[in-house]
Amino acid sequence: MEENLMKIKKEKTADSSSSGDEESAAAVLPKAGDKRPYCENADTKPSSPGKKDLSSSNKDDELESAKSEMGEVREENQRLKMYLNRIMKDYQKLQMQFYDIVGQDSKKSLAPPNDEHQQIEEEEEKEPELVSLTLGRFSSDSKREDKGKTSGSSIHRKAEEMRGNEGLSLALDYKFEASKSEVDDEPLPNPIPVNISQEQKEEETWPPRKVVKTTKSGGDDEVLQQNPAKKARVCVRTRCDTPTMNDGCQWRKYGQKIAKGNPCPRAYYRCTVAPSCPVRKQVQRYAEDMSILITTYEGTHNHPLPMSATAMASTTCAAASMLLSGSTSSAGSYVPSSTSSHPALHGLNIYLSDNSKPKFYLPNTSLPSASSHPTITLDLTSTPSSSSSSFPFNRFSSAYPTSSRYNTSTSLSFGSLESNTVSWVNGLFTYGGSTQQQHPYMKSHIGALNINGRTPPSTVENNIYQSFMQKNHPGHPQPPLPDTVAAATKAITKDPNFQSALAAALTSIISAGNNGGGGGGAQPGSSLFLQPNAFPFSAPKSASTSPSDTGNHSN
DNA sequence: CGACTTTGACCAGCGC
DNA sequence: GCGCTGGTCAAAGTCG
Repeated sequence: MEENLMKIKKEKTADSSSSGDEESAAAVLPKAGDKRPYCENADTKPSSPGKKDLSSSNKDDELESAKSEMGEVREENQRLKMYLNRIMKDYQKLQMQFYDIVGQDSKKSLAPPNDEHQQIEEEEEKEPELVSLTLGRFSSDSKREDKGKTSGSSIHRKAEEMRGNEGLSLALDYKFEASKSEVDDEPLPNPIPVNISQEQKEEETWPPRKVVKTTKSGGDDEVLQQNPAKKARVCVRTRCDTPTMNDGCQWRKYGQKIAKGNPCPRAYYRCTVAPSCPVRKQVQRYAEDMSILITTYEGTHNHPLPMSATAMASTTCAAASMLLSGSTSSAGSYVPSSTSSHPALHGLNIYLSDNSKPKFYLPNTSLPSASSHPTITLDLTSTPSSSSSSFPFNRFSSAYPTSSRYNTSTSLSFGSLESNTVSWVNGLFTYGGSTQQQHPYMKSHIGALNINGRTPPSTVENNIYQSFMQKNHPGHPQPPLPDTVAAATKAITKDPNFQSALAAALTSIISAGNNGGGGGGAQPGSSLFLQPNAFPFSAPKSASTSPSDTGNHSN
């Protein structure tokens, strides 16, 4: 009896494991902007085999033409080099200006919310331009800069170069008019390279860097089906006093373990809304700060969800989609998910490629092994120094597993959560007291965001950029103006524009990804407001509560 | 009695 | 191959 069961088990696992690798051999897309073929042509042109009867004059002509061609190419290379240098200088300048502006805004950020909203709206009117919401990592390989020499006249081209070559970028590029062609569109680049070093992520204990393939029901996961071996995970870190945060879904605990390096047990839950739902979640306290609850979601709901659960489901699914849309891209290419994987995104582009070599990894002190799952982390915890921030998101990071033990991660930082009420409105966090009236600004803008794939103006870009700077340069020998950065963080995290942008992105993704019955419930092009308590982190429902903190299950 | 939690056992992946 | 570790299973216990 038991042997039979074991046989069945093994067959199941064999099936699930064998069904996944077919997608991995995707066609390699041509790299955009790769200029080397041009040179190669010039190099290979002189060789014309099998033409011995050519007259010497013909040969000379050929030689001359080849030489002239090479000369042209050299000149072109020189021009491009100069151009690249100029762009870099401009970029530096803009960066400095950005710091200045953000520093000023941080002073204004002490103003009451109403003024803030007004201010934001004014800014939006002033800057009806494209916004890039970029979450990504890129190769810092300097060779790429040479490779990135194109005749383009904008930083964006460079960004595309970087995306196309080897970086992992997770970008939500906003275009004011999403009707432009997807190839020649010019989402403002800002593909800030993200190289998170160990010391930058000192608080990262979750997600585990080594997570073996878990679910045997991976075939149910429609969204993630493309690459079951790399099931994306969404890690949510919150300050929560309760054993588990209430995400509106119904969970059943099926296991608990003591993970290495963390005295707090890790609890395993699976969704019980539908019997076949593949969604799992893991809940664990952060070892160094027990008030921080780390919840990791895996999989996509294959059933309708209660309204209160759609928020988190949308978030996780969207984040997973973002990761996986990139993960399914082949090496050396990038997939603009907005057009390929998530048509509903329109102007929102998600770039993801995992073909880069790992440039950094999660310094997971308590979980030393490498994760086999791409992971996005939503850090909703607060840092005491930024307590004045009124925006709940503190960090949004993605950790992407690579072939080695190194992980890559990018992050967006959001503000403080603490004891404030946080709600999730159609993939949109609201924050503060009663959320029904919390962010009229956001409410009035979400619809447009969802419909058009629009995000508010360039503050989004600034936000991302800021968080990148925050994340990527703490260990830098010369951190970019720490005070300014801190002030900028405050200012940026107060900006609901970013919420809206992120919400729009996630909502759009989930709308596209969940059309086949996902957990989102968000409709493309429509604005759906959830109940204000859709995302309370403080009061878990009965089904999802578990005294996981006191558990002692171990092996 | 059904749903859920607890918990020891088991399995698979990975590093050495 | 072995040990470690994360993840899952499933029987037993608990609760409403």
